[in-house]
Amino acid sequence: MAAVTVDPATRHATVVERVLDWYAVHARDLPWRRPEATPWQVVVSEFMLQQTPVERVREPWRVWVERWPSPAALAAAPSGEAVRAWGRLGYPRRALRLHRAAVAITKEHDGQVPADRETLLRLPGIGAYTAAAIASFAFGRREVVLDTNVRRVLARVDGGVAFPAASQTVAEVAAATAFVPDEPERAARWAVAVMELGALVCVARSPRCDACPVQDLCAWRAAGHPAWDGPPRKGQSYDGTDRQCRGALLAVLRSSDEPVALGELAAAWPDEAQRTRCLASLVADGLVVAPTAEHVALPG
DNA sequence: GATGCGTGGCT
DNA sequence: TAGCCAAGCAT
Repeated sequence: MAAVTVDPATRHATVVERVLDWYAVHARDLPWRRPEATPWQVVVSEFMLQQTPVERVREPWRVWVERWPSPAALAAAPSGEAVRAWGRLGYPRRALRLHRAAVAITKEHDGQVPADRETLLRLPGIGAYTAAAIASFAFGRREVVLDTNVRRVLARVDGGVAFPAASQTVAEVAAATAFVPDEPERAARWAVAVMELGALVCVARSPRCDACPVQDLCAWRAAGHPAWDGPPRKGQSYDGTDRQCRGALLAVLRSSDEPVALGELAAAWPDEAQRTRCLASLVADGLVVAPTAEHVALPG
């Protein structure tokens, strides 16, 4: 097999070349990827895409960036409006963090989204992945953009296993870095392209290996697609959890333009002990305020 | 490092 | 059907 006898650098370059060619043909047309997309629009997309599928983000993103076209515009709005506009995207603390990031960008960065990964990392709601993604997608920087899609693709193509480890290791980052082209513009295209491959072809459940541009270079395929033999991935339960309760309570507040009487919340979640606990946690998070002893609302 | 945090589509 | 999974972050 020629593929296994070539040197690693050539192999990496071949994988990159193939994935870039595939992306040029198969990339989805996502508005935040268009050339005219602003850094702020990229920031909004990245917050919304944290743990939320692309197709559910499209419409809320469109409405959001039209309403708040700059960090300053969002910073000037009440945080509760950000939470309301978040709608049913899930994990509403992200809306609050995005609002806080907008305030920080407005106050500390002259209203301009920072281009530097280290600076981005200091903003609320921006971790290692999002900082690298914004620097790469919005500013064309050379970054190691390692999200769940890329981790899975590299686990298979490079590592020969079905899934990446639960937690990211130094070795994994080093392995990913070896694929990143030197030239920033090409590196940025690689980042978005390999992520797209993971989202459309090298998916978690039923990968479409026959449509994969690097199927002949894939270590997992060469090994016969061995099943995942690592520790079972922890499934997230939901029914009856505080997360479901918080979601139900917040849904009531989003739908009301006025403070809601505590009694009204009982209809949304009958279990009083859990309701009280979750309401307190929502207040602690800053997602809810209590204007009177008997009423709650989204923050003004 | 493990856990908590929403929501909905897919198999 | 009942999990599994989705461009993670903060604590």
